[in-house]
Amino acid sequence: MVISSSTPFFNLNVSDNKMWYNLFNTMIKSRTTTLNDVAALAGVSHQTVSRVVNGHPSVSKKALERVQKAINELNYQPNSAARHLATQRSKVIGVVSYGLIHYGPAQLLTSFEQAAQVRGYGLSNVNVNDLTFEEISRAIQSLRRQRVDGIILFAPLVNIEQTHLEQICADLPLVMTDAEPQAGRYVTIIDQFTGGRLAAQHLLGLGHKQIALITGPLDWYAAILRHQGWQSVLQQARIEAVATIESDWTHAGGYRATLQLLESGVSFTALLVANDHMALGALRAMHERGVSLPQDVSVVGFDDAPEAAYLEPPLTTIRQDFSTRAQQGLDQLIAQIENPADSHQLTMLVPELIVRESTAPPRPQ
Amino acid sequence: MVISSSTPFFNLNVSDNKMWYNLFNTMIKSRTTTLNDVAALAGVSHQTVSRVVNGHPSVSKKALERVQKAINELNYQPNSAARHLATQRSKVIGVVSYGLIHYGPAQLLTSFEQAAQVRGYGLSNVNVNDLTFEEISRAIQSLRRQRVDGIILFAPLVNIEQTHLEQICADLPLVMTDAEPQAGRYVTIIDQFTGGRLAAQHLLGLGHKQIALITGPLDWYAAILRHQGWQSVLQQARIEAVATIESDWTHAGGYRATLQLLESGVSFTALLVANDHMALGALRAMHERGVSLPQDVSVVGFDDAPEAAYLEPPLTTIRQDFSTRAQQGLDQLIAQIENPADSHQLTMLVPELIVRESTAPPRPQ
DNA sequence: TTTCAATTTGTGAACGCTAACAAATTAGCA
DNA sequence: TGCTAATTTGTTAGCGTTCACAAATTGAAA
Repeated sequence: MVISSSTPFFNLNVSDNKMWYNLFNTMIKSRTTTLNDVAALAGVSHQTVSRVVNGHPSVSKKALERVQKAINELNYQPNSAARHLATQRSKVIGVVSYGLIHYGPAQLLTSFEQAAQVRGYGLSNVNVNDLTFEEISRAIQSLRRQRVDGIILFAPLVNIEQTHLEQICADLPLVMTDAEPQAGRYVTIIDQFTGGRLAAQHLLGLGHKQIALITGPLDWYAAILRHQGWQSVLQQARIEAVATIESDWTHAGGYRATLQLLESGVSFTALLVANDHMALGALRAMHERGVSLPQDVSVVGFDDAPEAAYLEPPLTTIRQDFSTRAQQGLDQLIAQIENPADSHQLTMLVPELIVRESTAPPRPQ
Repeated sequence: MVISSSTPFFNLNVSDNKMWYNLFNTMIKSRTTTLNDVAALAGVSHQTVSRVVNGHPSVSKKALERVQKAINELNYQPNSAARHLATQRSKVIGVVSYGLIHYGPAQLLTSFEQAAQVRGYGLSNVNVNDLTFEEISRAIQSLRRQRVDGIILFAPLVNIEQTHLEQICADLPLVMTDAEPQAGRYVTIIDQFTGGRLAAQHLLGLGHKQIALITGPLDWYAAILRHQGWQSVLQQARIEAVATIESDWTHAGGYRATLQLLESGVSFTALLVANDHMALGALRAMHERGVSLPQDVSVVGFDDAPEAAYLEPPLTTIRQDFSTRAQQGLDQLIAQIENPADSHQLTMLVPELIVRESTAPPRPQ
């Protein structure tokens, strides 16, 4: 038996257009067509061609047409290195990232990549392995060496002198996305605090009173803010968390933390976990120990990773929109690059609660 | 109660070194120190400085020392754009990627990034959204425009005229990692076929005879090869798969495929799934339908994604080493770039079977 | 010494583009 | 038509490197 889903197969009709011919032409024959080649063909000066390429207004209609024709004919592509050298602008944005193994950061990086591409910028990423001031400075320096036009820092920066980092960046535009939300240039674009609140409110709404917490590493602002969000709701309801464990974002970490929790003998009817990976580990630990979900314990995660809907049971979680987050961060940075005097206001993105089957009212005592 | 794991907190002693001072100095004061600045300070010509920077042999000891001192003093950093312009080499490698939402490709990209950084190359990534010749050509063209020194193609290329792509790349060095393994320049570095065999052999060894298959999208070579690996083992044992479903690598796809399988009424005692994401969806579907694992059905995945060990039950899977794969691919490409006449031999990496709890002998009828 | 080769250094011209200014053209108006 | 102002074009000089060559220095052999 063969059940076959319909994946389209591609059948390219190669003969049908001249595009490939042109492509071909340029790529093979003339290793580099320059402004001058175009100028010669169009019968104008190279400067006029430059104007056309850069959309400068003062060029006559006639010249414009001739140049454009020549550009197409030669399939001219401006040389970015030469441009960079002449303008002192590289059109590349540097990214300092951390923890790309985790779903959130990886997703965010991809989103930045997409967004940058659309906006005509390239992206250069340096991943740091230690969250020390030294490492991050080194990363920034390496990006400076590449002459990036601005820097996005999405390595978390708790306990790191942000002022010093700013000094190192000096005049280089900088956007931070996992830093203390603060007046001035710093930015955290998704409201992790509110996300945390949503999660906690959901549990309280279901009637839970004995709630345990598994946080992310507290040297990430994301972890701190989510935790603070939970706490603020609990405090309002005059409830204290029955336990708090700090873990490391990973499946394994969540697993270990949950075992620790179960073995400590504390009784709880609900568990707030700071991301979905750790929640997955938590589910596993509970299954192993015969805790049934959501009857015995309700679990809320964070991120809405793609697997969340397919866990056992499907996970209630908080969804954040990485793509919009990346776009906003980038727009902000580009604005700073292209108009340094710009103001930095920014709308916070509010995450969304996704209710699935891992949460239910507590079992009546 | 607060159980707190020990996350180190960072406490930077800022006052203790001059490194920061230097850093500082360059970054703020002299927006750009050039070869000439260094030359002036060292009392030599710019060319001598250039020689020192590039490790050219014929420079006297005395000059070398003076120049190096000046370089340190001014914290000189060569301008890569100028270099690029002069040498026609950008020291950037282009990557054409596809399906970065999936664990494998994302992991591979990260590994390439690390590896490139170590080797002094930058990486520029273009992600394609459609697997058409046009899209991929466009991606390659865009990388050409950025004047990359070579291209890594890890978009799958089944049904795409590879010869045409080669022509488009022309003289640009090219490495493909999800292409038909073939004589010449093509490369698939992990032996997906053998991986598939390992998985199937494991099931046969446990005594399974009724085996169903969920493949990846068959426009990926990775999917084809894994499938062929399974089939070759089954054929040797004169067993025919009871069902084959093509799916899309995702959790959701695996879930749907498995439901389809269960509803079709075919009976099977084991399921081979082409990656861990789909396997996760499969587990979910079986749980939902009351199929217990591994008693009723054994499942083997592929990739050894980090969550595999924490699924319900922990997943038997095939581990592949993305990091080494990326390093080898890159070394190969760089060799081609720096010495075009190079031979392209390559050792295939053999993946590894990881046995967990999702597989067991079939229940006696 | 002197001479010639080997070594080390310096010079000028690219690389392909843009910025700033100068020149040429066009248009506008008396 | 002539004169000025506005527009369009062209010219020249960098941007920071490397490359190819020429010049200067050194060293060794005669």
